[in-house]
Amino acid sequence: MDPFSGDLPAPRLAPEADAADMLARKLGGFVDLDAADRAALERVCARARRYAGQTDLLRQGEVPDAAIAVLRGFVCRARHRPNGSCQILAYLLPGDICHPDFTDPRPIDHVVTTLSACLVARVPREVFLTLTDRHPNIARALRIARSVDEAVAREWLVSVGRRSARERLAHLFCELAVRLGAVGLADADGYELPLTQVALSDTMALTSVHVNRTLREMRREGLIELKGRRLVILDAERLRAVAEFDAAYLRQTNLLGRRNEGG
Amino acid sequence: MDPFSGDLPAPRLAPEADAADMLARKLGGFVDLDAADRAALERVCARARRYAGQTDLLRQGEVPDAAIAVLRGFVCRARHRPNGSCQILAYLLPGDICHPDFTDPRPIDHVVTTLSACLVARVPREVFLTLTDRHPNIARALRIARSVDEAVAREWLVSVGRRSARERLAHLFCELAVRLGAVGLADADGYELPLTQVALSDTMALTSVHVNRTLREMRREGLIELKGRRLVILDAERLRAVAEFDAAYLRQTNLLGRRNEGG
DNA sequence: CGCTTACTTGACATTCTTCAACCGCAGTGG
DNA sequence: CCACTGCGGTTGAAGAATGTCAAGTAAGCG
Repeated sequence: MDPFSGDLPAPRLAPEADAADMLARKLGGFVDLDAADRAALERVCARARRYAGQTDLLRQGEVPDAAIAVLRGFVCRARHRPNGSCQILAYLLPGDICHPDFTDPRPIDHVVTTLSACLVARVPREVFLTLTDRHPNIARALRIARSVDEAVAREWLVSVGRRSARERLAHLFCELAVRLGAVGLADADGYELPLTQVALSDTMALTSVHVNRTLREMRREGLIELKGRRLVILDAERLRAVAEFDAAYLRQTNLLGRRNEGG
Repeated sequence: MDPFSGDLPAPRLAPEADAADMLARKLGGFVDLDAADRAALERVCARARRYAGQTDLLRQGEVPDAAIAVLRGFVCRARHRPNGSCQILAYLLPGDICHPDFTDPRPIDHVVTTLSACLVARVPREVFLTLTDRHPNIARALRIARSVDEAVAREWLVSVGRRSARERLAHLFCELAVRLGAVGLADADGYELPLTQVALSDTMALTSVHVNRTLREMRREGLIELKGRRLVILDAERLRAVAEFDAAYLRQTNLLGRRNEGG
């Protein structure tokens, strides 16, 4: 039994499952969506396009004129420093929507980049505003999602600031287990993690060399295994203990809604 | 000329100035506020209460039922780890308002604590919702303020993750110069900084010993001086260069509104 | 099959932490 | 008035975690 999913079994879905309902899966974890909400979200997904890894979706200094909905693959917000070092600021996973406050005219201070091959829907400002205007459930879910994103960012700051390399990676792997599990992209064993060690190091503020050594150590301890592009969690309980991980900050509040999704 | 204030001279106001218009000063930097907006904000301030340093305003696990407006002193969001270490997640400065999304029922994952003696107004949920409902300018300003808070958090993640101790402190001092300047609490020389070295270390993820040594070094270089509870910026240009500081992410977009405030 | 990218490992360097001691000052109570 | 106490700051010596540099291996891909 996957110890990250709380009381409910995660819906077992192949990663290749149709990406069109990713948004509904994610937002449905926060609020009850009706048929019209779901249909509207699927219409948004019809705009989806494929992008290769390492593709900029938003560049620094741009004033964004569209929301970005991720349907497949890993996207990130990142900051590049003049000296070449890079800090990843957030992951946008399938189901996540990057929606700037369109009333704020300031250009963004970071880039939004694909970390792997992705399926992404750009939702023009007007379409997005219409969507949230006509679908208060969706608007409310997006507000909650934003709070969760902020909580994740706080957790990353704690990790980068105060946790050891081992703890950081363990915490990140726990976080991803829950977030991916919430949209059906994780199973009891682990999940697809299409990230290079360099990306992991830019995320948790380490060097790729040190990430490599730390992963080796964690593998040796029987905590995890990361090969190919799949993370296998060998001892979830211990991993969670190492990370001091408490999923409360990520918890889907609308468990009922998720249960109904299967039927 | 204070190089942090951009084109406009910062309003020179004594720190003892009446705290009642702090909210208007801060929010007026984002949008134009009319007389009714300002009056409503001052009414909120009438609730203000004094708190000693190291006082918890919100405890971890609570579901907040009030917004928190800071009128004087430094407040922070912080996370305490089981092992005793602590990471400060954000500063709430005079004019800042901590307003949870009241539709989100999850308990908060961190504490909100005063770092110094403070003047703080708690604004009950209903009062707050009425305020934003009746004053769309204020609601819009709060949305922008939240985006700025997120940008600050991103910047802290970059600092903690990728900048050296010197760079971190330099960047923090630059950030505070701009944020405090925006509400009239900084002058060309520097500003009141009522923080211990321990608080600085918990902010920038260092030890207080290392903060001490780094400050000594920065003093020796003629960058800054921190004594009593006042930070003196000796060489703003160089400080900014050390920090790679670009104030764009903090910029008050409503410069016109700020200029009018003086008259 | 050769190229490129990611991963792996070793030796060494550096930044920052830990531990411990001491100073100075402000408040406090006898 | 003065000893006592506690907190914040300061400094030194030693150590641990992580970074840097460099080289080599494995694996995917045209």
